[in-house]
Amino acid sequence: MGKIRSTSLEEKEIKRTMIINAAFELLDDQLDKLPSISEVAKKAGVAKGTVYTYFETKEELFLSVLLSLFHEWAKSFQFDTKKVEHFLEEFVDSLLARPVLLKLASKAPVVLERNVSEEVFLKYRKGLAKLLDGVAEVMHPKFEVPQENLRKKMVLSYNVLIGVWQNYDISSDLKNCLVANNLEIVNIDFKRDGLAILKPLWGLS
Amino acid sequence: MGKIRSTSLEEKEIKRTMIINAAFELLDDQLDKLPSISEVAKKAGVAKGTVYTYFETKEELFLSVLLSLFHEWAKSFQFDTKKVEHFLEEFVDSLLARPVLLKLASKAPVVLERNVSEEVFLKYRKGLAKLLDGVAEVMHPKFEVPQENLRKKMVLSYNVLIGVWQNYDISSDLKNCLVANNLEIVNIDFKRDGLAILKPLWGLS
Amino acid sequence: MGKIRSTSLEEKEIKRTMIINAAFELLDDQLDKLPSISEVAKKAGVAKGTVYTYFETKEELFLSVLLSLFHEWAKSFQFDTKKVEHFLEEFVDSLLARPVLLKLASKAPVVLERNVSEEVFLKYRKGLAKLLDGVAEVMHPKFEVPQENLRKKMVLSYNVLIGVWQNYDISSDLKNCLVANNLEIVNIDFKRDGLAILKPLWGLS
Amino acid sequence: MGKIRSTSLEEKEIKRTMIINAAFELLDDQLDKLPSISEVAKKAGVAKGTVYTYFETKEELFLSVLLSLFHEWAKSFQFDTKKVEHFLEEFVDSLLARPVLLKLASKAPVVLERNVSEEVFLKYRKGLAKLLDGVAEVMHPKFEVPQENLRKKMVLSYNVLIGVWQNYDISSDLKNCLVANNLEIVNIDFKRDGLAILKPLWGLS
DNA sequence: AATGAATGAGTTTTCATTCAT
DNA sequence: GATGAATGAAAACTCATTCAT
Repeated sequence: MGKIRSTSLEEKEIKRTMIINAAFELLDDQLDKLPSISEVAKKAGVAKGTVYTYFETKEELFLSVLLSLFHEWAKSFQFDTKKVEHFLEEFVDSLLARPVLLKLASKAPVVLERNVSEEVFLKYRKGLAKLLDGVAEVMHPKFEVPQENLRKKMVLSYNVLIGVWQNYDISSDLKNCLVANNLEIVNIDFKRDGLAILKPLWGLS
Repeated sequence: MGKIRSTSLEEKEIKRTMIINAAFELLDDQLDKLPSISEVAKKAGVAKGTVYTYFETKEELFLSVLLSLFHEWAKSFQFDTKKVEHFLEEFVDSLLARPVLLKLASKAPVVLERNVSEEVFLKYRKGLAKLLDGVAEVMHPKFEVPQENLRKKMVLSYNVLIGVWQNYDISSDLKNCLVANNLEIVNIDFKRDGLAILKPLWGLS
Repeated sequence: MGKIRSTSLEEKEIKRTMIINAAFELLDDQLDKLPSISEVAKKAGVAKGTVYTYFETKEELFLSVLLSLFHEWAKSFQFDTKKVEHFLEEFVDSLLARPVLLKLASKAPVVLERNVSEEVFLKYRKGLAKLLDGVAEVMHPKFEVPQENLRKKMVLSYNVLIGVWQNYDISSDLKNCLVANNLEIVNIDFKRDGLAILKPLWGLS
Repeated sequence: MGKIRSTSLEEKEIKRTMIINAAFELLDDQLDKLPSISEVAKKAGVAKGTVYTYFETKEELFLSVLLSLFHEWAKSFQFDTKKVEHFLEEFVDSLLARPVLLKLASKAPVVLERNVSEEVFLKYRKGLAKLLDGVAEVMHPKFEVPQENLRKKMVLSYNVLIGVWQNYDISSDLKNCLVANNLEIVNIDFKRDGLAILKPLWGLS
């Protein structure tokens, strides 16, 4: 119960990160529902009110979690291929490995961006744009494609994968149920179907 | 106050439809939130409990609304073109004209399919599959493409548009905010960007 | 935990009254703070949600308590004097004997009437008006004063006593403190000071 | 960021006044709710903790605001009439022109005096007594009335006006609602009704 | 003296669902 | 079949106050 005060900017940043991490872990445990602020505070070892000194609203907290996942994702990117095909695979795989990111990202426009100041909204969207731009910047010389072109494709691809994820992310019970009932056609596979859409978009057969 | 009993199957079907219509109208009025069962019952002129004799859960009700919208959508389709391009435009336009459908459809896997029996889940997915299949069946001779091929493309296209919709459906205030901040790149336009993805998928340049 | 359903209008009225009584008792125990809905529900032996099927908001509940106190007050009135002086004494004494009424009445315009529908607001004010009017109607022949005149005096007198109560209703510790510090002048006595204002208003020396 | 220490007594008094003024302005903007200490601190340009070095509790702060309003009110008084009637009008008008004073004064016994030390309570009541006494002292030779008599009348009049204010201070919407529903009788007018009570109290017809 | 991070109790209201009538 | 009274979990957010720095 001892209060630890974060006086310096640095310390505050650390505590902020602690809260974000706590939220992430909770999300990772139970993907289908945003944890309550109470749970997050408990996990982070702070009082409920403290969460609100670092984040305006619940939504801002989770948008911040998402932003931090975006940063981590960006850093993880390998930029060592000249083949678009490999690049797309990495794109898909790296997202598939980050279900929390996909989950939050698909909630972002519908849920998270609602109860948030314009400032926070912009911060998030700028982060997203910068991330996609960053990739475009590195890859365009390799692919010998105009950068602007690539930026747009990055954005579209991102949107595609969010959409595909929606329908992919159902319980394995329900997946089996689809197969058992001859409904393979509406049983989405994230990688297979994601690539099936992205490849033609990127000019691959 | 007066209780009207629906004894015949026909009468029951009518009452069921009344409830679905009431739910649709409420949704149309206020897109950003599922109406409560209370509101639906009131609008339909029945008691809350009655809704539960026709629908297992709230989720089943809205999945049924969605299914009914799918049926209406399917019927509205004009199948009088041989050009894929026209077809895709119709696809996109017809969805854009049905925001309630898009809204519910994007909620379906994440929210609606959760609290529902396997039976209801299957009924919904079968309806969706049948609808997409139906289109595929009519179009494949016109496009001179194997039907199986077309079915798959329909499913993928549907997923794409759901994804694009997610990011398109934000308040006009926020859209303006994006433009004002030079973030046009992450400002999605449903038709433009939807077609930009669908066209290559369907083999158009 | 057993649920008892109040189906008939009569039964509902009884349950409504039970909740009002529970709220009154809580108020009587602790005058300085409105009890929470949780407490009221517990005391009344119903679930929290049940309170909200009988009252729109917390404010409506307490306005209803007040209205019920007004009714009881009105009924308690003895109208057997022809002397204004006696009448005023009864007026003052009967209020002094009803601290919960005074407390709620002084909260009414400032707190209770805020979060309430116009309908509920009117119901309360009509009840108050009717009560004061009722007294005026009975007394005007006795006092040989025009009724309209009397009605107005009733309203003014009521306002006076609410004001006097405000300053009278402090803890006895604080009262002693005033006396000990030679501040008798701002130490209000409800009956003495109330009558000192009312008497001239009603034409007594 | 920069901390400015108020070492001398004078400097402290200035800072204290700054906080009181900030609280007043906030109150003037939004009469229906006491501003939070956070808001006051922000407006005064000091830290939250600083407010607590000048005032024991929130209640003391607002009691101090009230006291300062009383002082200003007393100073504003014109003592240039020998007619009680004029004096009463000035009394009523000067209060009507000070809604923040009336608001706080009516909150004083019920809310503000609660969470406050005896010392602060006394300071406030003494201030109030002195103010009313001051007026009595100046006026009694003019009115040719014993001073003690006048003091008492001042106190009673003050209480009356606080009571009248309670019921007068409702939104104009609700006022209109009363008129529209033939409830003019319970629609209080501060000046008219205040004077109707004060005049007989002061021996005017 | 001044700061502002941390606390955590406290409360209204909503609403899906049940089930006695 | 229809009703609607009853349930009670659930949760975000506020804010006066403290106290380490």
